[in-house]
Amino acid sequence: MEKVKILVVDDEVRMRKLLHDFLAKAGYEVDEAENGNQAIEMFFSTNNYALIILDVMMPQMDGWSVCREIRNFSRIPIIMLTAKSEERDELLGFKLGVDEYITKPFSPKILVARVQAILKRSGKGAEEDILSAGGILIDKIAHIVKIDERIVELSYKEFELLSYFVENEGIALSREKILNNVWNYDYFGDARTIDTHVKKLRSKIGEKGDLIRTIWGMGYKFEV
Amino acid sequence: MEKVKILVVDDEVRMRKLLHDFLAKAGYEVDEAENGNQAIEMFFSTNNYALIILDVMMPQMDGWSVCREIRNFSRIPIIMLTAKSEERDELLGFKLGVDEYITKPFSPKILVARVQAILKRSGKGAEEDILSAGGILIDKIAHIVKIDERIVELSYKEFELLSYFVENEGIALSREKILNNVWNYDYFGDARTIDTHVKKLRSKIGEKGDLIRTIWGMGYKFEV
DNA sequence: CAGAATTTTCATAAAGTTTAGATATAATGA
DNA sequence: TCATTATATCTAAACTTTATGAAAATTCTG
Repeated sequence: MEKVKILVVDDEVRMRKLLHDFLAKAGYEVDEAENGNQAIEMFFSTNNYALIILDVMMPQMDGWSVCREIRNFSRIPIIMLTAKSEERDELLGFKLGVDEYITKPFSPKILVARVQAILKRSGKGAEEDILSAGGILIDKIAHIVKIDERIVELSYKEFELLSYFVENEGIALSREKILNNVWNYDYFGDARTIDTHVKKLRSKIGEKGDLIRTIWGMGYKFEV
Repeated sequence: MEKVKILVVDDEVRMRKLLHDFLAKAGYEVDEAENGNQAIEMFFSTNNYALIILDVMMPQMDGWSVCREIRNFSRIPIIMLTAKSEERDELLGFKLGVDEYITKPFSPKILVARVQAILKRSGKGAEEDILSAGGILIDKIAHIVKIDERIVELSYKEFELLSYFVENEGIALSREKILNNVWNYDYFGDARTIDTHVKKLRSKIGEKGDLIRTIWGMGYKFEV
């Protein structure tokens, strides 16, 4: 099957690479544009993108303008990237038909989840809303984790971490990798912090805690 | 099953997109016309629309004229869009057989609710007028909320918010999402305002307030 | 237009989460 | 076995998010 193509528009190389990386890992084909004009040009010449990710804040032509321009000709899904500090003009976005906002800094996990959700809505690609493995059931919609029919209360990070484990069942994950996926990309703290989270997670999910194996000198693996 | 088709007539692209978006999300198929002539043309050539949404204020041929024209040949449900400042000629509307008015700016929730209500009346599509969950009974028609047979007085927003929660029972809702559905599209204030409404709602519905759960770092969820 | 009700904002308190650091424990290899 | 290295655990501090109350702004009503 052909890969779904996504166009990433941002003036900062780093951010483009970052997005490119994350999306490529999730199985998408990614093109980059470094400014509005280039984006529009690429959009109209290629025109088989399934989705566009657009930074609001760009020199010359900002994200809104690009969005407006594209919206004149297409209903392609658009995700806007906004910095936390930026005024987030929802009204404008709505009028322009923005499908989703993502606030920087974001975690790869969230980014990919949003993209998948939108593409699913528009009939392309699919992603399960309910994960399940080894008697652990994760309902992303209700934001609930159940073990043998009993609800387990998890914090936000714990929930993200557990779902990351379950999504990668049977795969050994380095702390590095976990950090790079579950934490926001601007986190530069200690990788040891994962140990603490794993510990809490293990204790909260009781005997199922054993499913999160320690791989000595390497990281962790969730395995049934 | 085939989707129900709606024709949206407005001279402003943005407003068309906005309506298109909201209605598409609610599962309708939407066509757009940017002026009266085009609308009439589309109506007569396609002629399988279930409903027409018509902006009153349009250059050249205004909404009333379009309405009159269409009414000569069809009893198709018509919703008129009026700006708040505009004179809303109820009498004229009555004579022309306008089914409903929606004042701009509106909330997605209201828009969809009105459309559904009309289509239901004319036998297409269905939507419950009475919601009920966990001992909370919401009568949308009477605009009344009852808890254990006792009527609870809620303000407009509180009512809308509660019904949105109940309609989405068991689903975790971000503030973002709530704002985008319950508030008018021109609201771009603080998402924290939801906290205040939730607080009031909780206190007004007494012990049932516990059914509105806080999901830390995420939003709220109504759950029985 | 005045008064009432509602909605929104703001400041602060309260609650909950995440992280760093210290120490204990366990695994590994010579 | 011992030295070394990595992980587990615990605690408290730092940080975020949410709850709350009250004031300000807005909208509704008569």
